[in-house]
Amino acid sequence: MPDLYIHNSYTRKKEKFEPLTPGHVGLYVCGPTVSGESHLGHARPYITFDLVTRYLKHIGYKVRYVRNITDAGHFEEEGREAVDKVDVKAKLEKLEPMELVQKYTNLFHKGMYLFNCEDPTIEPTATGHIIEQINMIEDIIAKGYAYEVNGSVYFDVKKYAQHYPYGKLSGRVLEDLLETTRDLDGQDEKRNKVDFALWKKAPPEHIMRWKSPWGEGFPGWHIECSAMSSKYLGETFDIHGGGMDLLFPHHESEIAQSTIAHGHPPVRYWMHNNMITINGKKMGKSYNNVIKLSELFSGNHPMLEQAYHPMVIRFYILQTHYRSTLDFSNEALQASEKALRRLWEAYEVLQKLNVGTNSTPSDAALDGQVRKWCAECEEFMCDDLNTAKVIANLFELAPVINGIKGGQIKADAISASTYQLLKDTFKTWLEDVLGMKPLAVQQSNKLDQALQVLIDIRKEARARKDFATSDQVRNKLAEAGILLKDEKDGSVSYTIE
RNA sequence: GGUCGCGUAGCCGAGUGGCUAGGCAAAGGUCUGCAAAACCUUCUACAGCGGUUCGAAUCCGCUCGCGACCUCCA
Repeated sequence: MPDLYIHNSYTRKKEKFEPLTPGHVGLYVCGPTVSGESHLGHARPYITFDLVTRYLKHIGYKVRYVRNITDAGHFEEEGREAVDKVDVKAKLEKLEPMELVQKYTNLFHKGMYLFNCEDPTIEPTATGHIIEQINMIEDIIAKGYAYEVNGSVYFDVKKYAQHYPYGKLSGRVLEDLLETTRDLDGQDEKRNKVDFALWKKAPPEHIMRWKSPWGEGFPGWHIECSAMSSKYLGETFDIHGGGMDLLFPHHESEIAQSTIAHGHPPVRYWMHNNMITINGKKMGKSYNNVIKLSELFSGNHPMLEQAYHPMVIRFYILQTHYRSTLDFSNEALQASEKALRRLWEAYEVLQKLNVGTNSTPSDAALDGQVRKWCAECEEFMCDDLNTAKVIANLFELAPVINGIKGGQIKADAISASTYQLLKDTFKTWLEDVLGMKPLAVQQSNKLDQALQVLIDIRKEARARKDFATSDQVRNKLAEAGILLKDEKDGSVSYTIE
């Protein structure tokens, strides 16, 4: 097992990863709030941490990957805000939170499937863990770090900060936070404005509510992750991931809650992915600049010049290091699409390549270079998951593959074992770890046979030098999105867009 | 205002103090009936100004510009 180094947001340093339990990794990632449809920005953490689990598994770990569904809170159907939720009499006219949650959970899962993100091993819901959350809050109250006011419970941050390094994760200083002048809901109930809610009393119009020792209400914003991560991964676990925007207050609060409840910090390695920006600004609801996943896949959005395949989005995200911002543009996405096509075609060529069984390469320099490029992929991933460099190396290898096929490079230039290494490298990195899949749909046998008929007709026309007919076949097919390619050896291949 | 981060060739994006990723686009060439693809070649950048150093895009300082968080936020 190679040594993996990851950037720990808590220490702001690259650290060697060592799991609590040898051979096993506990990973918790903040999942979606299913009150609306996921957008491009949401895709980044899920693709990033899919990569993390894939890589951990690749190097031999058994991973328990917990990603929650936040389905509790103040939910409203989009465009339905105006409806008076209390006065509507008919049952079916009323906003039913579960219906909303179901709808967006399904959409989220569909998106994850299209992105080829593997399922988390446990996907707990906040509503399914109300008891655990209440228990944890009671525990924190009992330990003297939370107080109840008027049916709500708040965490006493000021007291916590006297004994623990509050703000270390997000680089926050308590005094600065106390100075911030901002009026928030429930401010007057709190002892200090920095205190955060563990439990909120539900106002009459609030549609989601549960009984608790403090009356009817709903859990605070941060407690679910603490309750569920400790339940499934233990009081201390290996990796906690999420977007950088969750550093404060979400993750900072998680640390505080868990530290009091369990007597020690919950997480050994914090990992945060950077944001996706659009025109330099973070993509987010509050900026009114989101592109939803369904819009991305359909191209149905004023900012989109075309539809983008989920694999193109995935590739585009992985072409950048996860801790850098990534700026959206049609140009960038189109470049990714072409790049991925090229790489994937090289991979397909590689699998059909006819190479000799020579044990010694005729071009030792090239053979050595290929072996180096292949071997480096592992080093790059070990260094804080540098997918950009892995992809760059695959692009270095592509001309070698295409060159052998095209005859510019002799078939025996690399040894049989190097050829096998090349195949393994593409399979391992492009498919297994980066999680790429072909863009083209699988063709049916019948379509293939039909195309062969057309290809034969064209072939015969070309043989008679009847180029008008041959070009007509090719051009008409091209119009339909089927591209014919005359190969060097006289065969004809096709790609379907 | 506070905290943190960023500024790399036409565009997107890696990056170690010296060996000048990669992709897309562009130009030229090889191949081809013509295409397309592929292959080869070319385009040598690091916001500005100082400093440290034999040597800095990479370290330090200042200036300018941008962003994130401080409020739900991936």
